[in-house]
Amino acid sequence: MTTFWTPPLFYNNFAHISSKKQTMSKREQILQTTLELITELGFHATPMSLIIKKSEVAAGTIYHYFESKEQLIDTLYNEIKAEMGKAIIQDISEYQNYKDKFTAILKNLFYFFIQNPKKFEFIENYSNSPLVYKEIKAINRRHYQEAIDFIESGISIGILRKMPVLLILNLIFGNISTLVKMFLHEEINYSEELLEITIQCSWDSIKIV
Amino acid sequence: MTTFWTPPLFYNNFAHISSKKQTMSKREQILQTTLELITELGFHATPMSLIIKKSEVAAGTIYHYFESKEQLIDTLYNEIKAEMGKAIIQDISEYQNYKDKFTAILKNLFYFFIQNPKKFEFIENYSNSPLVYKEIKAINRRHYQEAIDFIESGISIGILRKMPVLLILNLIFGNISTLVKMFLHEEINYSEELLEITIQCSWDSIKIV
Amino acid sequence: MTTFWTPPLFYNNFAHISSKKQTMSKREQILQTTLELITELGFHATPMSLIIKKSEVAAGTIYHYFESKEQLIDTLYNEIKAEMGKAIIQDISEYQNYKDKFTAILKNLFYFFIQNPKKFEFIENYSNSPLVYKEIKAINRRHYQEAIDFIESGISIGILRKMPVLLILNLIFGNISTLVKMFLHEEINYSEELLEITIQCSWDSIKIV
Amino acid sequence: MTTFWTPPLFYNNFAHISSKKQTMSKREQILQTTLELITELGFHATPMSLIIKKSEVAAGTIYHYFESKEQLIDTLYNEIKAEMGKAIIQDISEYQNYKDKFTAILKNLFYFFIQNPKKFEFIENYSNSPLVYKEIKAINRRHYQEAIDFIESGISIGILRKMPVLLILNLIFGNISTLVKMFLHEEINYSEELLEITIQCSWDSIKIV
DNA sequence: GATGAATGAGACTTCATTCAT
DNA sequence: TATGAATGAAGTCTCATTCAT
Repeated sequence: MTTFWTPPLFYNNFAHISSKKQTMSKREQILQTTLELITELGFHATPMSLIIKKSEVAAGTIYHYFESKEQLIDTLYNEIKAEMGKAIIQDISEYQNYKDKFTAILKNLFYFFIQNPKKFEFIENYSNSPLVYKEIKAINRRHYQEAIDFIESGISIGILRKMPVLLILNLIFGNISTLVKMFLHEEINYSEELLEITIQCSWDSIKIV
Repeated sequence: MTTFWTPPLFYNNFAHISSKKQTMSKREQILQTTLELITELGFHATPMSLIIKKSEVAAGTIYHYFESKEQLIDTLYNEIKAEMGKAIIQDISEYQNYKDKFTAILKNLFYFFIQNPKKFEFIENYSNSPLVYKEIKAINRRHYQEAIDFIESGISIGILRKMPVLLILNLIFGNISTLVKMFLHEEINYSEELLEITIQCSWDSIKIV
Repeated sequence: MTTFWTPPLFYNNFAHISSKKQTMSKREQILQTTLELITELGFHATPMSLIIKKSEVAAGTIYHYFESKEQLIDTLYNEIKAEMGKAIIQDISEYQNYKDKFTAILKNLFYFFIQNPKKFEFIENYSNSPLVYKEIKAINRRHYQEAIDFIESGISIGILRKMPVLLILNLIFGNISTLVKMFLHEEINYSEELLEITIQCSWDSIKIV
Repeated sequence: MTTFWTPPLFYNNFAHISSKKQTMSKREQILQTTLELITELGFHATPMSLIIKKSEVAAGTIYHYFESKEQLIDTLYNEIKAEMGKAIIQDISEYQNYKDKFTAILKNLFYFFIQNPKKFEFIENYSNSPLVYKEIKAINRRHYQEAIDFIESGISIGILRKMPVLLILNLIFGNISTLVKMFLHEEINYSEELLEITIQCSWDSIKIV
């Protein structure tokens, strides 16, 4: 198994304050609480009144920062997606070899999810939901431009199979999601080895022999 | 491209009657309408009042057949999962060769989704949702026993990589889901060739060289 | 303490069948179940659907015997009041002495309540309720004509205080109700002696010295 | 007839404002309206929608102050019972003679009921109802501690019959209730003389000769 | 007589949002 | 910025009753 890679410590814009809500800005308190409640209870079982109570803010305060409940969810979705986009490409310039870079990206993605399970669940549940508007999804695609370029170059230099770039990206990111979901739902026991295997599966599925 | 396979015409317990709601039982009308509305609008934007109006039944009638809105969703989920389980293994006994069988299963899955896009979306959105209880998911696993056995045999006879069976199943089913999603959301143009390619990717990702 | 009196075994038009609902007529089943549910849960927490289920009859059957839920309650009230009227004067012709007769009537009333606690509670709760119409109450007064006459004669022969007959009747019947209520709600421990005392109190309150 | 006693003007926490709802707090408006409607129509015929309309508040406002319809009723019951407890012992310290004190208490009770007929009816109908929980009734007993002590002292100094204190209290309070009920339901014509007689009956029923 | 699926008005309650302070 | 009492449309669900069988 390769050892060239060490999991980066992703910054977590909420984690450092989750213990001391007092030091959070009201806006951050609201976003953090919303993420927690929505992933635990689902959208329709998370009334604003509950967000208000758990955030320890007044009803009016939420509407000072966010236009509506929907816009609050959209904002949360956007911020997480942006954060995820940054996480994916972290430190990949360190690797010259194409497959090493490929591996690094998938590991970045994996560890971002594992270290932010609530963000993972939120994205899983809302990416395909009618709650998140198409335009918002389109905007978010720009966060993945570097990953798209990376796959495209792999195809043009003859390392990867000739097939739609976005399909490749979705397949391999989907594989990581599948693995993370099984870990988090405890359908298989966590092990770094399974991550290595899954990355190898992903590589084998798109590389040219 | 292989030609040994032709897409089966999956029975669709709702489709043949969607034009003539009069011949449906009240219970079927309600389930069918719920599926349509929930995939279009999402759970929380689909009030019972709307289901009632579109089903052309009285409010009380829904509660004659289903205990609550949640239980209605659960029932829908269960019925679709059972149907999907049957669809997956349809006619696979016709194939002797392991890879042909593998291909047939994935095609069965693909065409079930393509021919029942609303069921696909419903499952995508609710499989990970807090709305569908864990126990219900566990019960549904039995519908996939044959597929599980098939993968297990592939590992034991040395055709497939040694790794957790459920992980393999989720990876390759996930790949088909990814493809279907992109087709349905028109992120790539529909073509049978892309199905063949995706199945090849899936095979390459788990086969032993 | 006087021993001239023994508690009569009041007939109970429901009791003899409560063990074998099969031998009850549907009408009786419904009345019996209604009494049980209404005293236990109250009117507004006893839906027809529950009466239907516990009576083991069909929804339509209730409406074959009773015009509406209100009319069902009224019927129950009337039947119990009539039964109570009969119970009160049972065997009182055996006694010649005025006070003995007085005692017998109050004991009849007491034992009817003690032996039919649900009927007691039902009457307690519905006698003053807007649910039971005034006209119905007026009609029921005829069941107590004999008791009224008895009090009236007591006044005219100079044994009882000169005051409105109905007031006397309500005071002494109220005293028995008070005692029964405390027994049934376990606010004091049951004893025949307390009955004797309460009857003595009642007598002392209206007799002329 | 004794003339040492004049009916006190009981404060009425609602009466002085019933003409000017504007000056009531929303909470008081709701309680006042609920009392009026519930005594007139009964619990099950008094929907929240009617309370809302007559209180001139929004639906949500009721649920800002009260958890549920049941809790609203309980609150009303508690407040009236507390008020009644205070009313009963009003000015009784002015009387030294035991029987005068006894008379004063019963008159206090009588006039509280006569001046607050809706509160009387409400208590009559809900005291034994399954709607009012036992615990709540137990809590309310403390409002009558002074009356209980008074009866107890009467027994220990040999003025009153030796029998359970609570039984005595319930008997004599029950007598007053009986009288009030007959006045309010116009079953006998109102007269102060009948009050005097009834109090005399009550006294004769428990005094030692 | 008896059944029970079906009805639909209306019950209680919630919830996103506002606005005077 | 921040508050929280107040709003009222809309939500889920109940329930007395009907009627074809």
